[in-house]
Amino acid sequence: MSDAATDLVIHDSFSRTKRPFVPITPGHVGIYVCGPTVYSDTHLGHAKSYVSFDVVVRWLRFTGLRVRHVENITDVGHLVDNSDDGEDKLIRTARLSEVHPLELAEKYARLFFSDMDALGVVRPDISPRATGHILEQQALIRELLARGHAYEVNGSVYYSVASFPEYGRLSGRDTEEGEVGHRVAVRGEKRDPRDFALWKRAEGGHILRWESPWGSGFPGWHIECSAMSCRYLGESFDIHGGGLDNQFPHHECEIAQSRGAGHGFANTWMHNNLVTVEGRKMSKSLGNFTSITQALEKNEADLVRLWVLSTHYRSQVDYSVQGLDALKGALERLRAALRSVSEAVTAAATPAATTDAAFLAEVATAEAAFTAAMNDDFNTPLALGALFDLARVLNTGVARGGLSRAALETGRARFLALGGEVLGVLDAASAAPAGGDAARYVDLLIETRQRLKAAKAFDLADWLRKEIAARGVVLEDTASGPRWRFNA
RNA sequence: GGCGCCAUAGCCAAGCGGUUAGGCAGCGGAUUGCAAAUCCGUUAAGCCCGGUUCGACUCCGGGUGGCGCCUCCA
Repeated sequence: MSDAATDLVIHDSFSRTKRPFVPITPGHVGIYVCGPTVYSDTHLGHAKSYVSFDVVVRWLRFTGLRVRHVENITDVGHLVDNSDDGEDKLIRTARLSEVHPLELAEKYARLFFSDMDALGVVRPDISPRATGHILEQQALIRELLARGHAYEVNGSVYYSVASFPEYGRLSGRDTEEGEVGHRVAVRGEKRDPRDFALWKRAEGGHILRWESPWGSGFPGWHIECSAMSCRYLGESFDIHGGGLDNQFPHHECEIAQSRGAGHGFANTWMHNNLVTVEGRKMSKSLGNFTSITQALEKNEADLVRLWVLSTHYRSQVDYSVQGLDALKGALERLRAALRSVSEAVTAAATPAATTDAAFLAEVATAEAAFTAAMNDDFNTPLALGALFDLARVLNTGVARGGLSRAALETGRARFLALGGEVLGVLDAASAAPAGGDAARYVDLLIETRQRLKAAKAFDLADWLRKEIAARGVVLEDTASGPRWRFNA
């Protein structure tokens, strides 16, 4: 093992095995994640994919690696269907609403970023747009023509799949003897039905078009990712990620293009599984399509993240009311522990205590379990188990008392590092006391109840607690006095 | 039709050839004026049929069931 070796093991979709992760350049990671085609609302599938890869990137950075995360914005639409009639999704949608295709792309790109921000997804370092990289795409196409992997017909350029024997290996399919013309309409221009477009001739009304050596046209579905990953990460880079639904044909074509051009391309392929809603595939036709905006109206962002991370990224995750409800309790448990330890830090005695060592050892054990889980192909469900173990360690330590401020602060910091910095489901603000205009009135009600208790007027005190609870205020009496918060 | 994934307790979800996953829910106890939160204990599992093994939830084979991809989709 070279000195570039890490403790991390990643499941590589291409070899279908878990392999030790060894960065090409020690200490650095280049990762390319397939971004969205910006032509409609962001949905739960995006949430699953981009929260998953967000945690991948966060973990890589947490372990000390320097990461460059590139994620494209596809603003040249993919073809609407396989009949190659040349109309792409962006143009079709734009024509229907009578706006320029790039107006539409801009609108949905902004929505994508705002939704991802709301989910706490750290923005990619570079978000290259397909329309901004036409020259790079043309250059790659020229290279493929020169190497005999592509051919031009009537102003369009197609990739010759027969020239690349590895085609189909990523997705595990044998394309040698596909049923010609059954599911895939054969267009006269293609020499082989498996061939796919690198460059398309623009027909009369096509708005998005660029001049090229082959005439006026626009790039094919897949070439942008090959061109842009190369530009920003180099001919060979560490990780390529994306949704399982992109494995074929998109990623298969990317491999054919990049390797056909002589590039090493991605060392490791990661594919996240898909989202179901109430047990069924999420799709517009089934009517269970859920946008991120809709999901965030009903659930806090932390809860949506927890939902994604409670299942392994390579497993399907089901979005259901029942499932989300169960996670609310789990999230509250984590927050309660954070609040509890945060208050204890403030109240704790400063000098080192004899019980510190045992406490810190338990903290370290939980963190080690967390680390082992994440290093095993980003096993977030298992890591969450360790995080809950850590919550228990903190709760127990606080309840027993006698710990030094430094020890408690360490426990709190490790908890926030794992649950916050790495998983993004916890933050210091969620442990902060409730504020806002209503807070001082609530404080008054709490103080009133304290006085009723002091006067042994327990029936009135209980009544008051019930009343404010009905108005969304959760009240807890602790050893150090009452604590309250608004119920989310 | 081709390819792939999964079947774990009431629900969600991991690891592991023999040793407590974890969360939600339930039950008992501690604590509390009563609660809440917390802690301790506890209930509860491995779709079916074979095989390998001293021993299988964990490996192999065969069933059955569910899901997904194969068409734009994360």
